[in-house]
Amino acid sequence: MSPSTGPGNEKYQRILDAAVEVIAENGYFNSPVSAIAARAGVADGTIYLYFKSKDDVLRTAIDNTFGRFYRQVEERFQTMHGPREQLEYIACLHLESVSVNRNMAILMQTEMRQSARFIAEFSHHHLVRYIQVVREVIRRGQQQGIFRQDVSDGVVAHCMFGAIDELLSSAVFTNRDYDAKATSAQVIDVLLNGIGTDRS
Amino acid sequence: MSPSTGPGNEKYQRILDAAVEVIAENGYFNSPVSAIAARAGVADGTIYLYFKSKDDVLRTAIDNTFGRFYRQVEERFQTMHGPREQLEYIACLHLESVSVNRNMAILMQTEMRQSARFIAEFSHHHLVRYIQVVREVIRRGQQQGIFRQDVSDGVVAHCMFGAIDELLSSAVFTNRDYDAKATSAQVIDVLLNGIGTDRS
DNA sequence: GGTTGGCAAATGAGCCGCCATTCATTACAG
DNA sequence: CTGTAATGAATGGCGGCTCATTTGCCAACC
Repeated sequence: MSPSTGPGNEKYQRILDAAVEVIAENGYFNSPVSAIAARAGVADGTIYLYFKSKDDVLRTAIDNTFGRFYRQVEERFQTMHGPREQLEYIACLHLESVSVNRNMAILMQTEMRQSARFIAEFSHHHLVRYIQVVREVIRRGQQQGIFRQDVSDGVVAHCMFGAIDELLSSAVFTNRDYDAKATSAQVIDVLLNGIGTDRS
Repeated sequence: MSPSTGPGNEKYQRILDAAVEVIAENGYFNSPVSAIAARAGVADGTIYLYFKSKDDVLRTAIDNTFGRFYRQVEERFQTMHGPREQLEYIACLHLESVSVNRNMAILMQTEMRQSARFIAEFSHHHLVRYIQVVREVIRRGQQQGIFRQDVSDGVVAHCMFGAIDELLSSAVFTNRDYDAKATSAQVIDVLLNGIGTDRS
């Protein structure tokens, strides 16, 4: 029913995986389609049977990853309602992404922010959604009196995202690994309790 | 004395500024040397009288900016010794960079993380230095009993950098402006006091 | 079973445009 | 006149994408 060159197809997946690998290693602009094709074990032209363009391959890979992420978050939020726990879950999921698929994590950290118009535009939308989810959790926490109400939910959401994103970058660029659960606990601890020893 | 094509020269500066502008608009890989030359009002070939290569232009621009940043930090640290104040100063300087030179800020957020080997390698070194400075401040604060000692200085330094970096990105990508002093105060407030209403 | 025709999938050489860099030439100052 | 700075057309290589061709498969028919 679905076209044989669609998402179900085995080569379709092979090409996506190969693209993530190659681009993680060399960057988007230094990854000729021919290199991706070679890694996937297909001919250059074959890629264009499955995808519209080189852009399209990268876009699809990123969309899929974000799709999975948000699906997991939504599912877990069904049964986990505490704002603190929800933040910790998001942080943990985010930090775990390195071990789930290191190449994809590299790609996210290195290519997604890039100003190539097509990448920036569509990936911005994913980030906005992330921030929105976190903001809502924080607002709920503020309403419940669990979180301070005198700081902007937006600023806090960006701080949390940025902090985690940076820890991830550093792990990716230095090739070091860490314990996602422990690190996310620490981040959330700092975010909730701060590092000061007195309350001003 | 210094070669007439060196840093003192007026065209040298024009080319650097033009490069920052053009690359901020289109990204490094979508900015032909010819476009930079046109913006600077010189011929394509002229750029190669002042710089070794296209890479070299970008590298120089970034190095200069970081150089200025660290010089300011070092100078201010001569007379400002409180860990809290020092963190706030760094945060503020960092956040102010958008208003000092918006194009340069865009370039930093979009190109510096990129995996093009030459960019990643030399910019990584600048980031490492930033983190080191912050870590030292935090360690001093811990020794003085101003900061908690049960959280890793490294994790906290990355959190702070990441939080600020993300606020900057968001300002840059959404074209919104903010009050650097107020925002940095808020970030440092959250970092020191957290957002929780009870101490666990 | 063997032959054939037809179709979808896959191939990869080649086209074409782009762009970093060079260098023979020109402009200009002193 | 001479040396230095500037020029910009030309070169060479690269790489995204196309498309004429091949491959592999299956059903129909002898």
